[in-house]
Amino acid sequence: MSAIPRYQGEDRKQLQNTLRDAGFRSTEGRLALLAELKGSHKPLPVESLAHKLRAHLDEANVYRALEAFVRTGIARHVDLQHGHAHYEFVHGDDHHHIVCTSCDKVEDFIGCEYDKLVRTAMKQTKAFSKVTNHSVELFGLCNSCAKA
Amino acid sequence: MSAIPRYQGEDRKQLQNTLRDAGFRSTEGRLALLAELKGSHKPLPVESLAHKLRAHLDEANVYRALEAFVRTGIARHVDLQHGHAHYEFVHGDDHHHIVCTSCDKVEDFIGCEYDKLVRTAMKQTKAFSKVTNHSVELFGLCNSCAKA
DNA sequence: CCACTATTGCAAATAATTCGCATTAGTGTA
DNA sequence: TACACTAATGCGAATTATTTGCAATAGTGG
Repeated sequence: MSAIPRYQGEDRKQLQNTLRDAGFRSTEGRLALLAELKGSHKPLPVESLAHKLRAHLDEANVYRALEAFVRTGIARHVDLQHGHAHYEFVHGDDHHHIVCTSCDKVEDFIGCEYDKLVRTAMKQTKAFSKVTNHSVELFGLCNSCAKA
Repeated sequence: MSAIPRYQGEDRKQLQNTLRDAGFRSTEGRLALLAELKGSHKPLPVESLAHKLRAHLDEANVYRALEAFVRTGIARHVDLQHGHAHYEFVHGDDHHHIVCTSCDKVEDFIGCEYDKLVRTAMKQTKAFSKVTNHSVELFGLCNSCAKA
C-alpha cells in the first residue's frame, strides 16, 4: 500500500501560497497541477496534464481546476490550433508563442506592444472601452519541418 | 416538390471563380457556404453555418469544406474562446477582433503591425525562420455588459 | 477536534469534430 | 452532347473534447 507521493519541490510552500492567495484550498491535486504548469516551458494540453496527474486528479477535475485557475488569473488558456485547449502558468512577462504547424514545436517571444495594440483598437470601436485580456500567436514552419 | 433554391446573389459568378481558382469544384453546397462566410461581418461558428446551410450541406461536410477553405486561404479559423471554432472569409485587410467575454459581441480592428511583430519574434528564436499565419484577438467587456 | 464546504472520484451526458463508404454530380475531353 | 474520372456529398457511426451530477473526502478556521 504505497502512499501516493506528495509533490516535494522546494517551492511547495510557494505553490501553496499561490493557491491560497487565489482563494483556493491547497490540495495535493491542485498543487501537483500547478507544479506541472509552472514547470513547463510551453502550454500543455489537458490530456497530457491529466495523464501526468492521474495519481492526483482525474480528468474532469483537471478541467475544473484549470477553469478556476484561469478565472483567477493563475493560468491562461492558449489556442495553438491543435483542436484542443492548452494551458500555461501565468508568469509576469506577457509572452506569446510561435508555433510550428507541422510538428508541435512552440517557442515564446515577447513584445506584442500591448498598450499600443489596445489604443489602436480603442480608436476604432465605440462598443468597447476596456480590454482585459489578449492573445497573439504566430504560426509557421520550424526550420527542421521547413526542410522536409 | 419545390427544388432547393440555388444561391442567386449577383456575385454568384465571382464566388464560383473563387472556388475554381482555389482548385475546387463549384458545387451548390460550397457556393452557399462561401456566400454565408463572405456575407457575414463576423466569424461564424460551425453550428450556425450548418444550420443555415442544412438544405445544401450537412454538418460533416461543412467541416470538410471549411478545412479545405482554410487550407487554400479562402477562409480563416478564428478562436473567440467560446469553446468551438469560428470561421471567417479572408478579405485582404488583415483585421483582428475584439470580443466581449460576457455577451458574444465581436468587432473588427486593424493595425496589429504584423511585419514588426514578425521581426520582433524572429530576433528571439533560432528554431523558426518563416511565419505563415498569425492570430491577434483582444478580449474585454463591451459597454453594455460593463454596466451590468 | 469539529463543523463547514471546497474539492474530488467516478460515471454518465453532452458537445465538437472526424471518419467510412456508397452515391451523386462537376469537369474536361472526345 | 455524351462519357469517364474523381471531388464532393449524405448519412450514420466513431472518436475526441468537455461538462455535469452527486455522494464521499479532505482542507480550513474556530
